[in-house]
Amino acid sequence: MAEKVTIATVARHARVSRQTVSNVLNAPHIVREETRQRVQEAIAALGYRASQAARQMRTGRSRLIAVRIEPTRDGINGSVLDRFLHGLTETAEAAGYRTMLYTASDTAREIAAYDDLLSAYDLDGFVLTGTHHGDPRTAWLAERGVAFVTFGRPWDDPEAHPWVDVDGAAGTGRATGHLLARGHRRIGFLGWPAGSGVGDDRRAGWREALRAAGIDPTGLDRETEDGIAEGERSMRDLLATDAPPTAVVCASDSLALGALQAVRAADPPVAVVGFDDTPVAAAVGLTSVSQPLGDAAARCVDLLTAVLDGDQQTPAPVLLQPSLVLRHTA
Amino acid sequence: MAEKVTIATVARHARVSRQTVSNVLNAPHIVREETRQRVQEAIAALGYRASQAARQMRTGRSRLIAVRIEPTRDGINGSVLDRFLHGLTETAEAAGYRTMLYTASDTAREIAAYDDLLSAYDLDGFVLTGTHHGDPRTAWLAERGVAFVTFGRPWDDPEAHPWVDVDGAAGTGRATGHLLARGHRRIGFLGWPAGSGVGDDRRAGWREALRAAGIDPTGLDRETEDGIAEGERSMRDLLATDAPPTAVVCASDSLALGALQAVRAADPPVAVVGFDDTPVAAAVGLTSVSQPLGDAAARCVDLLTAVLDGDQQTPAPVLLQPSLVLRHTA
DNA sequence: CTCGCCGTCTTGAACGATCCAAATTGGATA
DNA sequence: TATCCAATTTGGATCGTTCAAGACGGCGAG
Repeated sequence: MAEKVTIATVARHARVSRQTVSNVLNAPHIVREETRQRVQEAIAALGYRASQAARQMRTGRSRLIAVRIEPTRDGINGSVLDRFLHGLTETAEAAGYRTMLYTASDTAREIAAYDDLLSAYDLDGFVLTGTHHGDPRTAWLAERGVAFVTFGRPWDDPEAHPWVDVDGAAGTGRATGHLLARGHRRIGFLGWPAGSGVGDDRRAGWREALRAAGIDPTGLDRETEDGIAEGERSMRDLLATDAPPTAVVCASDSLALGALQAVRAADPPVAVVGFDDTPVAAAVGLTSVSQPLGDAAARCVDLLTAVLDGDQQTPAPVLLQPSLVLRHTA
Repeated sequence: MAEKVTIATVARHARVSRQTVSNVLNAPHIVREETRQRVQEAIAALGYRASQAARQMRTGRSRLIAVRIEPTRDGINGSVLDRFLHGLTETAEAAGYRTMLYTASDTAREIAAYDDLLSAYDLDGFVLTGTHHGDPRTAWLAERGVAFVTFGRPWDDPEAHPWVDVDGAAGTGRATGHLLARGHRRIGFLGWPAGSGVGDDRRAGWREALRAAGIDPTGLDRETEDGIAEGERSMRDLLATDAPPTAVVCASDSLALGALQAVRAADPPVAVVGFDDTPVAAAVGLTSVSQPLGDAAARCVDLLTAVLDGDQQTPAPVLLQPSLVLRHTA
């Protein structure tokens, strides 16, 4: 077992003081080039690595960011978080930060988790996913001056804090545009009940695209909770109207999957487009709107590190564009 | 902004020494009940939380465990890791540990990551997933006396280190048994090329179940890489033989999905069973072998904390039983 | 020539917890 | 009352790093 190598070991080996070694690591420009090299060689030779615990105790910073891992609800959207997490971890590592996970079954517990993580582990920042109207979490964090970024817009005040989001309206708009280009006129929409920022945004994209094409969207959409069974039911409902749609855009792949069940035997076939490009969509050949999750995660880290590494003003938010992945359902 | 509350603040408030506060937290039995309560009240009143950094510096332990987050390969198996991670984080929190993520694109980099995590963050332990024959990672960790558990058996020496696994052979055996009970006799198997512990295990379960029923499995299985297209190809190959199977068990949901494509129009229908019970399986109604991932994660944490909290001898490995989730493909 | 300044490097103290050895307490015993 | 022992409690040292302040030599300006 090798002896533990500390900054003092390196200092002795390079015949300088502890502080000089510290400076080489944290403020290289104030050290003479020759000395710097000597110290660097000693570091490499001894395989020295700064103890985060000691550094953290002195500076109060941990180089740790936290992100919540949610229980996968219906399972289909699980892989979204998965890809996001991977991107986040990878980009954070490149920026010298590590990623810590936590769970929380409701908002109150989540805030308690913040408190614990901050006071026990001195976390530097948080990445929140899935914000909603009047989210108490962002208020709590902002009040205490904790650095954080949300993946998802603050639906109340776009200037409230740094955020990264994917332009859902553009996504459904693009999907609708694609269907229009294929000659569809009566294009339906299956979405969630009004009130969720994300859901309203996606619905708006579809509505505006239809309006722009001179089509009245009235009566062509349905509101329902997320889920395959719910999607199927709403789609049947839509098909039973006087002027049933010949194509439908959905707010999620779950709904789209349900819609697919409902139109299975339809002739001529009804086109279906989902949202999120989950593995399920890929497996069943469902055309879907794909979010650039890797990019989104990377931008989250960028914003967070910008705040942490001293930028005073909150960095500009980032709105990414989704793309339409064409498969054989539309 | 509230003042930082340290162990000294609590000590002053409860009119005891710092060490007594420390004892209340770490060795309550040596403190008089009355004193203990007074200190506990002070802790609660002040909202004190021990600084992990300071504790870690003194004790060398961080109460942190690390797990690798993999890039989701074909996407379908992504959610497996997802559910596992959630269970891991939740159980670890209950045991007073936090979970840290890291990425690594190959084994050499992964070992470099261990080195970094250990020397910079003083990680207490690792959870490895997906072990294979002659895995250099376990050797590296064992050599340095680092605590770790694998989710997946050590295929070379079952006593090498603590592990948790799901009995894949029992899973495919159960699936085969179910098909036999439904009257199928020629039951095929789609699996991966020989050499992977997991794959060989799953194939063996099917083979033994057939043998036990007095059926010769020869010629009824195929070896292929994982993937939907690969599954479809292998299934067509199997159907083109003199005595095509009337049912097939697959080593993964990806292969099963491919098989489903291949037998779509078959009459009488060919039964298909997948493995892993992924969201895709649920979505398309594929009968599949389900792994108790939450349990597995919890047991991983149990074993790891047992090692960390002083148990000298390596705790007994855990082999969990999968279950068959019946849907309409079998 | 002296002063002050700059660039470079060094020394002592501090972060907040635990370990260790020593001191105090209270009660039982001589 | 003095003594001893066990149960509690205490104070100082320590982990490895960075901060703050100071030391040193050389150089240009006054």
